Amino acid sequence: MLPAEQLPVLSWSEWQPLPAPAGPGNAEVLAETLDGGQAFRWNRQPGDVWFGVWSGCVAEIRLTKYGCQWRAPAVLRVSVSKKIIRYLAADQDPAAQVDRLPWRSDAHLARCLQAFPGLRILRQPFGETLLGFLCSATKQIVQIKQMMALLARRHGAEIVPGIHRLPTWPELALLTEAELRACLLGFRARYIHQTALFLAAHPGWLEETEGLPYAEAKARLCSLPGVGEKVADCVLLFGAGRLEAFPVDVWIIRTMGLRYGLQGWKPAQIAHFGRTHFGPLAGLAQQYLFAAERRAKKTRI
DNA sequence: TGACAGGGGGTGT
DNA sequence: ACACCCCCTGTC
Repeated sequence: MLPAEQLPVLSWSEWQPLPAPAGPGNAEVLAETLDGGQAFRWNRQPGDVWFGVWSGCVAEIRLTKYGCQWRAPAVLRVSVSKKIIRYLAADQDPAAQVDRLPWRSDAHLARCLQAFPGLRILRQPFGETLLGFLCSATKQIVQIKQMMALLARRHGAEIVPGIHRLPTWPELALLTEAELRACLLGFRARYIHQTALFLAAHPGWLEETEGLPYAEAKARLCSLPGVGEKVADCVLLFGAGRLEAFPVDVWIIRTMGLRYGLQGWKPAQIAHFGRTHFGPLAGLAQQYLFAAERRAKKTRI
């Protein structure tokens, strides 16, 4: 990612309040929302300002004592203002959703909800979310962000001077596997290349998938090379607003083992337990458990 | 400051 | 169960 001082000077709009029912309660929650594994194109600038890019949008976000604020490059102000609410799921009422989780009968969940007030699930562009999580296998956030940054800089259209969007799937289909490998993708390059060719051969397939019921959408995603259950659930949760999706990764396996006594359970068993125990908003619960477990690991608890 | 293991938010066979 | 691919991180 380009350091701020190397970015061409941009003319920014004024800071605008984000009309959110209940925004991130503190800086850590904002960081966890934007840079906690849902999205891979947000970077912290000096002064706790977050700089991010999604589809054709560029924005900065900060937390003040008056609440969450955003601004965009002046030329993008109108288009970003129309899209940022949906992207940040600020049109949802997270407090009401959280209240529907079984925290009354689950003390650990209650602690996690309290520990990250205002944490929310983003509503990212579907195609970009698929790309990001196709890159995520056995990679940590910082490495995935490097891949995304390289893909954007080398193969994505320039939105404003010096800032590029990610390549779209039709654009990815024009790249060779070698060009993808050069973006640090490793064995993931083949998955992305083959997925791009498939999508190019099936126009509308991705858009149709986004609109299907959860189970059908997940099955279709899982038919793509490099997409298994975990990746499919992440794409549906973070890129399609399907809060029933319950991605089971090593962090959730760890949490369910440590906090719920499910040591030795297989991922499919944990997925079943999670859907049953947490209900139709299991994915929201998952994000709180995930954030809490990452914090626990950082502080060696 | 630099080399060297070790391991990594998963999928496919 | 293990390969896939190779970058990051911690450590010496």
